[in-house]
Amino acid sequence: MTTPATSGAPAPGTALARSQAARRRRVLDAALRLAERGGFDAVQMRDVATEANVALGTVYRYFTSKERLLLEAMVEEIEALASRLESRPPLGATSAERVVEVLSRGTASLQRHPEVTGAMVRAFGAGDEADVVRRVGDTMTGIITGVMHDGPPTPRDLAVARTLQQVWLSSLIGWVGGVDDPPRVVADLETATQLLLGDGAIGARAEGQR
Amino acid sequence: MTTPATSGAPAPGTALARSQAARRRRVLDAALRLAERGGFDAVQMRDVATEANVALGTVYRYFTSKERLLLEAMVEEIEALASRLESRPPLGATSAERVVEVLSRGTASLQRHPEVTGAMVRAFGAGDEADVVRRVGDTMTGIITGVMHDGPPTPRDLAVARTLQQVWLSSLIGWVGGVDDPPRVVADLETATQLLLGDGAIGARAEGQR
DNA sequence: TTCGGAATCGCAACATGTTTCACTTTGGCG
DNA sequence: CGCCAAAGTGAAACATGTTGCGATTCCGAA
Repeated sequence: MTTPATSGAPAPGTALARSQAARRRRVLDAALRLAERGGFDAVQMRDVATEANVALGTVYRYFTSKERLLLEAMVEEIEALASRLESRPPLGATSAERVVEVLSRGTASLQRHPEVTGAMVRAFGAGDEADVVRRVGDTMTGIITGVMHDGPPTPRDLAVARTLQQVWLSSLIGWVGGVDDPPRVVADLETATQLLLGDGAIGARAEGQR
Repeated sequence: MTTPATSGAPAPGTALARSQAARRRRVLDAALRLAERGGFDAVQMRDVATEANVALGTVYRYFTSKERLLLEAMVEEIEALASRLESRPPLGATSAERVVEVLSRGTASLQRHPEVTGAMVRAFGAGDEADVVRRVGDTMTGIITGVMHDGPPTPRDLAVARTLQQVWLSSLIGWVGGVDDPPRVVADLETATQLLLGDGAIGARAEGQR
């Protein structure tokens, strides 16, 4: 057994480790390349293996399922986004503006490769893989709290961020499912942000009392 | 072709129509029965066909894919919930209380058959089927606005309801994906509701995150 | 350099969603 | 009543994710 990609790391500097890392990368890249044109269905495990110059069994040694493979790719994508945001932070004046900018940039970045994103989001549906899914959510939540204001986030910040992250996920799903178009996604994100930490703006304070 | 379940309805009172409706129902019931114990994977199209006393091809005549079959079942579920809510409306004093009650009741009702819900939510991931997915979302949004207050919903109400519906969907996905447990789902829904139409008292909802 | 075990490889076999096709039944209609 | 197109049937064929396994290669320790 010994899932090489996760647990039994064989000494971090050895040739083995390096060759394994390279293999893993090749597989991931192959999957991305295939997803890029053709989406979920085009990512066929046999093709991934071939394209990565690896045996089918090896693909499954690194990624226990097709869904997992795509989800791990998505994690990379999101983490790349996170680091990009770190080096070039949003400059909105208000908390709401910055959050919207972050969400938009993230969404736009994903929308640039619709098929890839579609494939990944589709993988969300499958049960299992809880840990990877959690990582995506947590990373996104972290990104959001990170731009709300400086200093550590308050409990309320966390709650807001989590809610926004949930809206974000739903929007993404709606988008790749063909239910909503990109403008709608952005609009939804703006609306939710306004509602949740609206610095004024948004319509009347019409509390639906009664 | 002529998808019998959708378009070419053959005169609404005829024997044909009745026999078709019955067949469709048998298939739907079979799917539910199988999902009930075993979830998504247990709903195997061959078994559905057998269990419904119908040929495999016939199943596909009524439902173009496994996902669609499950999604249509989910629509029924949600609509049943809607009508139940109509006959026995929530009695919370504030808008927020009523919304939380509705969301909780809905979630609880779905959680009573985890495998079924899991199967359905899993079907969400698949692209296509946009129309069915939309119907689920719209119905849920309608349910929410319905209990906010009397009179027609304001634009703001609609925005809030839509956002809540998105949070609800994300929560459901998190739940069936094993990322969040039921209490967490309820907590998230309460938090979001409070944040969105909090009748004050948002206070330190110190959610134990991570 | 040599050796043992882990990692890969190739490839066949499975499982299950989906499609196809020739044949039979059925219900509405002239 | 008798005909016909549509609906349904049964069974086989495909497509693709996943698994199993013997043969081979590679790495690192002795």
